[in-house]
Amino acid sequence: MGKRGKSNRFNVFLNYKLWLSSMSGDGIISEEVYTLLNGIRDKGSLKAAAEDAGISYRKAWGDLKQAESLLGYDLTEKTRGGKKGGHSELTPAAKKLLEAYAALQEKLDDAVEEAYLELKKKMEN
Amino acid sequence: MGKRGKSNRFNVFLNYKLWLSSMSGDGIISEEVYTLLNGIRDKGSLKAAAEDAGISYRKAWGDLKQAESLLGYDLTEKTRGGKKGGHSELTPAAKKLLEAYAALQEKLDDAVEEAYLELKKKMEN
DNA sequence: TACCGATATGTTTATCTTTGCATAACGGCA
DNA sequence: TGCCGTTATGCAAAGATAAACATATCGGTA
Repeated sequence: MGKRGKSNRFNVFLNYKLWLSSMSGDGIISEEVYTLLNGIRDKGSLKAAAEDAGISYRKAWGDLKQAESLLGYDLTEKTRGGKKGGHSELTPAAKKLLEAYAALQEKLDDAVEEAYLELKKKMEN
Repeated sequence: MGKRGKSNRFNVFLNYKLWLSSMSGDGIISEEVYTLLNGIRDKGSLKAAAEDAGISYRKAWGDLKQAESLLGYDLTEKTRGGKKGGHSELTPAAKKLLEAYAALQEKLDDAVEEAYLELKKKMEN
């Protein structure tokens, strides 16, 4: 290794979190909701989606409800009873949101990675 | 207004939060620390910086300590006693970090703004 | 019609975070 | 030397957040 060794390595990671909120900033749609929606699409059930996401059904249900109320339209269509006890599925609006959000995330992941490298470079000089 | 009115306005804001962490993700340097450092630079005191930031001195002190331990070097030089009771100031490393972080934030603010507009456009179609 | 499993929702517990309080050390200055 | 205001730090109290628990509802199916 070079003259200055590795003593000034910047061994820290840059993380970020995204969320959508009302203008007043109270109600939010976190990445968790995005995860839940993906789970519902795959499993057809909010219960299963919550388990996959590692959160309680109670919270998953509340988060989803809040997200829908914030957007002003439904993200899921849910039924109770029936053959399998009930099920949930995404509305077209939710599918659109998932797509748009995925694109956004990819773009921001790149931007953050780039910004991180620049920060690191500056800090290691 | 046009034929389709404003019924599908996407009236939600995109927010984000940044932080630096160890690889294991435990210790963190949040934007709050960045704010504290700015306050210390301006006021010369952690106490004043904490008040300006609207958090307790206890927390400010703990956060700062954690940040320093995570980075492995000091961000502040602090003295007790003396004419004004004591004071704190930034180390050169902290000044460098502040500069780098400010640039990073500006860059990411732009990226987020841009991503938000794209998301909005997609959701309003 | 009784049962099953998922949605729906209020209530209580537990966990995590932040504040608040107490106390000590420090070093100029009156 | 006693006072002041700030740093330094442990510990208890308060607040916020999530999990757990308890029911109720619903609609196929055995």
